[in-house]
Amino acid sequence: MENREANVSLAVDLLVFTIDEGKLKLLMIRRQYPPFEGMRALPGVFVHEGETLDEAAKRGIREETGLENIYFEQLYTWGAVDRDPRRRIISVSYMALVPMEKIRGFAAGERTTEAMLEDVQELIAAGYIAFDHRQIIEYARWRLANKVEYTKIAFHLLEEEFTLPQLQKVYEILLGKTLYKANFRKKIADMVQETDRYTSGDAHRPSRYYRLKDAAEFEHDKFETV
Amino acid sequence: MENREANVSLAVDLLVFTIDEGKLKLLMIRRQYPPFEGMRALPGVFVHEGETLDEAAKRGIREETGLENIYFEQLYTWGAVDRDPRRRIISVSYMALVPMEKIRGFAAGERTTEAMLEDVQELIAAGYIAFDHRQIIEYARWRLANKVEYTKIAFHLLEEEFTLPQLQKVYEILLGKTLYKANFRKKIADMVQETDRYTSGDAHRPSRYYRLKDAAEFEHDKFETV
DNA sequence: CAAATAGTGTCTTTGAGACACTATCGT
DNA sequence: ACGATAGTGTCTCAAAGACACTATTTG
Repeated sequence: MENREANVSLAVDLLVFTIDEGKLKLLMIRRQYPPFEGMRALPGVFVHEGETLDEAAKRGIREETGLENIYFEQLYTWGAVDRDPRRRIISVSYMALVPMEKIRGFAAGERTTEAMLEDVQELIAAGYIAFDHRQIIEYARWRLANKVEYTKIAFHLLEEEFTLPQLQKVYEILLGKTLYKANFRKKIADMVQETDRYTSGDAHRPSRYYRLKDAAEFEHDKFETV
Repeated sequence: MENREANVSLAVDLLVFTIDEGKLKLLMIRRQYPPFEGMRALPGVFVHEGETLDEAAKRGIREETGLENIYFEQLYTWGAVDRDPRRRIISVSYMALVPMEKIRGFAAGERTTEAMLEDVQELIAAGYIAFDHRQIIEYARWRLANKVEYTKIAFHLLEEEFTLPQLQKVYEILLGKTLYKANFRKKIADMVQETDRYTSGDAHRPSRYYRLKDAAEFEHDKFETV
């Protein structure tokens, strides 16, 4: 441990979560060049001059998905000395949640370097993930499961209007267990507000659409949760 | 927002909490030079070459208090562009908790640049605190109150053996409200293990000493709490 | 009317909260 | 015996959990 101030580069790594095909998925890229060429990695950007960390995260999300105004929060900062074999890079990780409907259309196009949605369970079980990204993913996954229980974070994975069965499914996926319908509804009853719209066309009873009650306090989750 | 990678310095800021005189206190220094000369600030150190963030935090705590092996965890990373008027400094904040008994003896001595314990309530109410440190303190204070409810973090503010009235006092200070004795004991019953030692010398019934049950899982709080 | 999913009522169990009581020290 | 703090028993009420039931659509 030399007595010199470290010379570091500063990046943000992005964990863009969504729910697709009944599974929790994460936006990943495939690396085109060494190190870790060909392996999957989290998308990320370097922090620019005159740009805050939050701004860098926002820009990164826009560059990878084309999306603006989606929910994100800072997660943790990773500073192992050799986490990048080239030079010292400090990574501030950000977690973003977005409903799948919004993400459709990002597909291949644009500038995204082969961005793709990957099953989080598979990613965590998998071997080769670039850098320390697998550990970051594990941490984010754990934190997400945790926050579901005492915040309204799950709602960010749904569109503005949603049915209670949809909402329950999101909770079940994040928590990794099935829930009793009646009990679940009692628990979230005072977070939601019913609309007068219903699903239609399915061969069974229609489901009422709800929306999050007071979306105001919701928007800014600074100090909201942990 | 220019399109150049930011040139940043990397520091860790330390929030060393303890309980003294029935109040939650924070270790602060008084700045000797501009900017913010004469104002109170959080102690902090620059991250050295070859040193991880956790290592830098540990070193900073040792330099400021002479203490080793105390509990600490990363809190949040602050990256406003002009948070330091001199140049761009990214601050990774760390929160440490230490029982007052251990901190006695740090006093004036050593290298600490006039370190002192300040009432957290007063700090938050006060005006002039250097940099964005007041915001950092507020955040840490909020997070601490939060974590008390669903983790065993409060125990780090006590020595290994403690009485239940002492423990209750810690909870009350962190939560900012009084608790019912009987209910409190029921709640923490399965976290503690009784010893056969008692307080003595006081003009009232002695109080039994307890210790935290399975201190093993406790030591490493990575992934413990959000 | 059958299959399928949406939605409700209610019993049981658990834990939080409030309060009253007993216990043991020093003086 | 008294003042002071430690420690326990128990009632009430609210929430979590489990389960059974009713409701409404399409084909």
